[in-house]
Amino acid sequence: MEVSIEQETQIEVEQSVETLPESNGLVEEKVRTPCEALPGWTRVVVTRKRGNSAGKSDVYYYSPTGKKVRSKPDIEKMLFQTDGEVKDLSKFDYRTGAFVERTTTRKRKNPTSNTDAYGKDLADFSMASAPFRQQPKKLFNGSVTVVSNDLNSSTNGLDLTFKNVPNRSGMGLVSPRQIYWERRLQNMSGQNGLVDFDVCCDANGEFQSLLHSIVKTLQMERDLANKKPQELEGNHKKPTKKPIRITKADIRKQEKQVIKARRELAKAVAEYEVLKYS
Amino acid sequence: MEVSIEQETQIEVEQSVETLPESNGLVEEKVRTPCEALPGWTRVVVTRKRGNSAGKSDVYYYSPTGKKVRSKPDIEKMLFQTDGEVKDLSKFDYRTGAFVERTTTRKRKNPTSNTDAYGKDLADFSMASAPFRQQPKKLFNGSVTVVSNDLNSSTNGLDLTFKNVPNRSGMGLVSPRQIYWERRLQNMSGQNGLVDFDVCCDANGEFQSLLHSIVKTLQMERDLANKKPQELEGNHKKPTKKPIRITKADIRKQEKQVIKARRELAKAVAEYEVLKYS
DNA sequence: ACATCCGGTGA
DNA sequence: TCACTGGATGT
Repeated sequence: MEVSIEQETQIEVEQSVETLPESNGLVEEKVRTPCEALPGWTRVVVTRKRGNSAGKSDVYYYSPTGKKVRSKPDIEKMLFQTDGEVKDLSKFDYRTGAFVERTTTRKRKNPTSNTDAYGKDLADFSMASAPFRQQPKKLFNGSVTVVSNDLNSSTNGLDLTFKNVPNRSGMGLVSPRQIYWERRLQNMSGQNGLVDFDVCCDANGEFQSLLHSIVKTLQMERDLANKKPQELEGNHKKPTKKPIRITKADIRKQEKQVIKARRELAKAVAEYEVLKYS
Repeated sequence: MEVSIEQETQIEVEQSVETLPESNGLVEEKVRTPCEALPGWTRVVVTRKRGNSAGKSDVYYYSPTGKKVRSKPDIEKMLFQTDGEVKDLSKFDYRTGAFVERTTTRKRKNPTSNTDAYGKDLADFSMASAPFRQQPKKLFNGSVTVVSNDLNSSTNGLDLTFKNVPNRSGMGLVSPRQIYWERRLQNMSGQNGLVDFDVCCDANGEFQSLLHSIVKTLQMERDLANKKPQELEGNHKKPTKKPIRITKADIRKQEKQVIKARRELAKAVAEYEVLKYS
């Protein structure tokens, strides 16, 4: 097989391909054979021809990069190490293709003014209030039905068209992307966003509280479930989980807090009114 | 660079190297670049051209064997795994170049005098009463309470304890498997239905029940939704699910609230502006 | 909000 | 099969 390679970016496997000495009777040997068990690796068997150990055979391996290896420990090193360091992909940055610098995760000295308080909230996963994040489709497989007599109203499903978003190459092209908030904010009405719960405060306060509790609980449990075992440090046995108990008292307590908050808000608004006309 | 290769065993990396169109400004992309950090690996950056995510860029890697890889976890797998098994060179026979056979720990036909009863226990994972093997999270996230006095009713087909599981060489060995349910079921009446709801009995019983029912149901539905089709053996169609019904009226109600809220916000903002400059 | 990962899809 | 995108999920 004759192959010409023009790419400089070609990894240099060929450099280590030895041109074999003329064949002897044992042509079978000395041939690089792919090693089934180690994808990318090849191996060659060589028989010693002279000396005390004549007749004995040695096996050499060639790594995917073409490096010759003479022993199992060497293979091991090649497999698990890069530059003497044991391979630890946790420090490998996929996007840049390099291992991360020794970023001494230094904390900022001034954890002061957060101009990005909003982003920070997001970083907190904003799980506080009802299901904000869009739910996975699967959850709604055929289980959401919109009962409608009004056949005129068009948008039953998600309107995924449109969007003028400048792309990353800086060109002001029309290129929609995965945009969550934009979508949320553009059509708040009658669509996904509102399929959630109506967290308004009215006479049904109690029921609302209940709903919210449920939602919250499910969210938390889901997150827990997604955590891997190792991450659940110290909990080798499952923590005892009791069924949720919410007493009337609890609810009342919550309500009181809400009421209080409302009152304060009202006060603030009132003061604002005063200010406005003064 | 021109190189001739004579070995057939040469791995074909070159075949997948694309010849590039003449360079534009963005030569960086679509070029297979050797990844410094991972000897033998190359990487390429591709920018999405259409769709919602246009402008976003993806990075793909190519393993030393030329296999395309799309994520860090994938790289990890390639680096450390062979055939789904984590690489364990202790079982790699250097001379033959293969992994040692799966020494089929076949049981003696006459499990008579057990000098190794202890070992057998271990093989059965008999951690007797002690903390069971960690349970799959999702199933037990919630509170599962069994309400039953009937210990007689037999295990309903879920006894997986000893199964004829053919191993890879095709021989049907009897090997202990999943002793989980057995254990569960021994202490249960085995009714699936009982894995359901925990009916709390107290003054608030009704309320508790309601609450818990809702939560549990939601959990189950969620879990069901997460299962892949194949896992739903026998249940090719999902169990009857009552669709959530949302009427136009509901939507309109929601809309009104949003609109109202928006109007008020706009008003407030406007007034604020005025105030600010007055 | 944005990064990452991986399933789905169509050629 | 494979390039490419959608969109679920992590952070």
